[in-house]
Amino acid sequence: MGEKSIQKRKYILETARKVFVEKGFKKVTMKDIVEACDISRGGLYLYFESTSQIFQEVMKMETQEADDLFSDSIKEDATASDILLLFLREQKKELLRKKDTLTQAIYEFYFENQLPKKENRLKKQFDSAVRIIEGLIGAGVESGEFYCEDPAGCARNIMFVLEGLKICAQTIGVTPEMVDREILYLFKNLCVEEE
Amino acid sequence: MGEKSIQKRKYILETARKVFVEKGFKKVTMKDIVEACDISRGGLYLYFESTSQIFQEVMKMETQEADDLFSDSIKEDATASDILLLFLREQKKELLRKKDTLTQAIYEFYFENQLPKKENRLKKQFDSAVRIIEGLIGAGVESGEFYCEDPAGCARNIMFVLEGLKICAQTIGVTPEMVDREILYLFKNLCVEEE
DNA sequence: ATATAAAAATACATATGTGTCATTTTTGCG
DNA sequence: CGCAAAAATGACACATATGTATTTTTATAT
Repeated sequence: MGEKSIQKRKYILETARKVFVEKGFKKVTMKDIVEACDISRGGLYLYFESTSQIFQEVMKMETQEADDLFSDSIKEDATASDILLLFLREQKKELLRKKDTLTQAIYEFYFENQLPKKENRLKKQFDSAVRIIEGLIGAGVESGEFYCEDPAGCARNIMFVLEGLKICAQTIGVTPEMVDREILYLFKNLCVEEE
Repeated sequence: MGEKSIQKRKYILETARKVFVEKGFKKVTMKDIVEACDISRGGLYLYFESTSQIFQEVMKMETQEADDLFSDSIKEDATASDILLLFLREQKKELLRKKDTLTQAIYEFYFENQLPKKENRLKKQFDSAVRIIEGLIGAGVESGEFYCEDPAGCARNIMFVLEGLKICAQTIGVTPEMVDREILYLFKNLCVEEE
């Protein structure tokens, strides 16, 4: 496959992403993608064989970009609470950006495909985030910024709250205020009480 | 519409429920329901006009049964922490009962239909649960069982965690141990510290 | 028993989707 | 330029879904 084909592949994936953002996963057909890309039926089948395959490649693309989630903030000599707050704020931004996310499509995809743990990208990301947050809380406790008896439990709790907010954002809707209060609540619970 | 028709209507809804449990929402067709009910195409259209309509009626049926969620436990003269624990245990049971729930279908339905607040059953249920939990926590604080400065925030937090667990159960999978720990964590945070 | 209306089944017209394949177009290179 | 390989096209055969119009069955009152 030549350089040009690689370009076209990428173009298709980027265009398909928009379609998935728009329509979720289950409703998207090869036809939809063909039309969005303005190519021919046969042309698409030359590159991909199903919406499922395309979606998985789109997710792969997406993940590669998102993998350095914390890396920027961790590099600097910021405090644990700085980093955690930054992370929570990032999550908030993501949460409120209802349009232009694959969230819905990703959920739908995983509803349909109960992948084994090893292939479950979502699970890997969740677990990795929990571990990072746990480390962060641990560091914060060390430095006296946080008080927490169970960093692992707390980290999981934070992630479940974020997941809860995410699904609520997609179904019942959440306001920026709701997200703010929730994030503040999470953070406040960690901080050493001033009283 | 005669008594017989009412019976048949009910039969269709109950059978359709099974189909939705099995396949979620988006994938279900009128044909699927026709076949599950072992009736004819035209026959089904005599009673319902779309899968969307059928699903909404199934949800209505479901909600009517679930509406007295707390009522049983509240009647008795149990303590706040008793009631809260009972509720959390109920939720746990529900969470682990992966098969035979409409959870997935409900999410899918709401992905597709961004209903206005007033018609959003899910939102109503969420808000109502938050209010009940808030009251419960308030009562627990009064009676000295709980310590909590922000019952409303805490109640919302509990609900977001439960939603997070629910979506995780459908996508990345949760073990009974995970749910247990999470529930314990929620509860422990509320209880007056013994130290 | 039979006429009648209600209920149910079937067949049909239409629409949309899939995957393939013979054909055409484009591209790169001697 | 000219031609072989690569890329792309669009029509085809097939499958599945929808909603309706017509026919058949069933139940009931006389």
